Amino acid sequence: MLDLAVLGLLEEHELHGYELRRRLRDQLGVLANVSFGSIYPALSRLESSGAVETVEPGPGGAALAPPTGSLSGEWAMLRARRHSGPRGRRSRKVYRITPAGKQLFLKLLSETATDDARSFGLRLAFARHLAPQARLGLLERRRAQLQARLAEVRPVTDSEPLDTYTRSVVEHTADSVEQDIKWIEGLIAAERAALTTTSDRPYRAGRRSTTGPEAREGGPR
Amino acid sequence: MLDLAVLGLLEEHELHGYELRRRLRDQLGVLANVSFGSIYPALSRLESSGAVETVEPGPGGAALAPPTGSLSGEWAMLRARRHSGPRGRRSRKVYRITPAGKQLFLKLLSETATDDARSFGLRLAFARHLAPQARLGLLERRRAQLQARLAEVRPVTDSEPLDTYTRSVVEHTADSVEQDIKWIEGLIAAERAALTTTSDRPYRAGRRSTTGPEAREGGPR
DNA sequence: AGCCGCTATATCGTCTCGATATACTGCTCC
DNA sequence: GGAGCAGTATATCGAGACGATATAGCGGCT
Repeated sequence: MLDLAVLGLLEEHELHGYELRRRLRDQLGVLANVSFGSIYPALSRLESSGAVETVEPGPGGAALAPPTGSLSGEWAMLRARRHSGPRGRRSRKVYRITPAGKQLFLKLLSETATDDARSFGLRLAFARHLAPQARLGLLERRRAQLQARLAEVRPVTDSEPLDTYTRSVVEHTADSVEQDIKWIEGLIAAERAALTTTSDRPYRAGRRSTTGPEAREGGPR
Repeated sequence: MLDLAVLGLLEEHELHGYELRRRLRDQLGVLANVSFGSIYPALSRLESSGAVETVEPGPGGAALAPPTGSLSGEWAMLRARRHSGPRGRRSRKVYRITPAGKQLFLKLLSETATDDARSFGLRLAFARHLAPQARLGLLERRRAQLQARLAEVRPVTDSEPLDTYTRSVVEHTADSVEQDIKWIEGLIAAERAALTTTSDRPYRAGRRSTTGPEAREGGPR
């Protein structure tokens, strides 16, 4: 699951582990709290499978993360000094996605089951890489899952005699699932609208957006 | 985390793995989806550490899960046949909590950090085993965590330019967190009310609720 | 007669997590 | 002015959770 997340972020910029984690935390609300104990192994894994490669900070200095250049000494190549942006740091390994990685990314994105909230949220966050009907499929599968979940929990809520606290937890869980369903339904509606009105537009959209299918109902945030 | 869940359920009834899983799924809305690949190892772990023991289906037949008795043959002792309730099944191992287990349960319940939604939900579901002020502490810690989380996510939401889908995910996550905070705050209010009005009553309380503040007072479980 | 589906337990490999160690830099505070 | 703390950065390890899979008995359906 982390593989997908890492590849998705690397799809846009080349990044190093620490920054990757930061973005995972606040750019992708779901799966905050990914630990370094997950990220670094994931990166090694992806590197040894050829989906990702480290960026050599050679002359010309790469775009985002690497140092501004002008290094000397035999191991200085691995050091980042006097960095333009943020403050002092240790040597970094900047990763870049490879063509094989891009392929793997698309495969992971479409293929795997839409299990839990985390992996669904992740997939949705990268949904712009999906064809419109695949996107719709993703949303509808998720809705079905949530409805099934609700059907499973609801009966319990108002039949079995539960302890107050337990009951409160179950009820709140059910409410959250209902919220989620409404959200998904809004997205589905927007998606369908976009599908019918502009049936031939290329789906990359790209660019920032605000675009979307008139961004799911109401105003900002 | 599963240890706590298992002990908590075993605190009420003796149960076997399969049933344990069922209850985990629909009695504790959070952490549905616990797999058998987690439960059985957890039970073995707990058994070998003496927190739990298997119930021998001796004469007199135990209460809930074990067979009704009348077995023969040398290994028939491990078989459940002609069970009164549900239909045919395979041999079961029914587990019971030990005094050491009860102690461990209380330790796990109060001690560990209130990290994620899962483990918080779990702790709250068993909150009746906690003293009122410990309960309040649990709720307040959780609230603080959620608020911190929100403060972390919110700024991102309305500053950085994100892709539509990504943005939607982040916003929905933030909304969910807000919901959660409201829920917790309701619980805190109710808890405080119970604490001030009936400062000496035993803290078992119980009773259904229709949730929310007020709620929680009335009669037996 | 064969097969499906449900109850039930068990194991295996892979992934994730949390704790911990290491390294370097810049800032604050005494 | 230098000691120590806080922040940036990578890495490893053990423990636990998950998903897939195997096994097994039983009942019912066709």
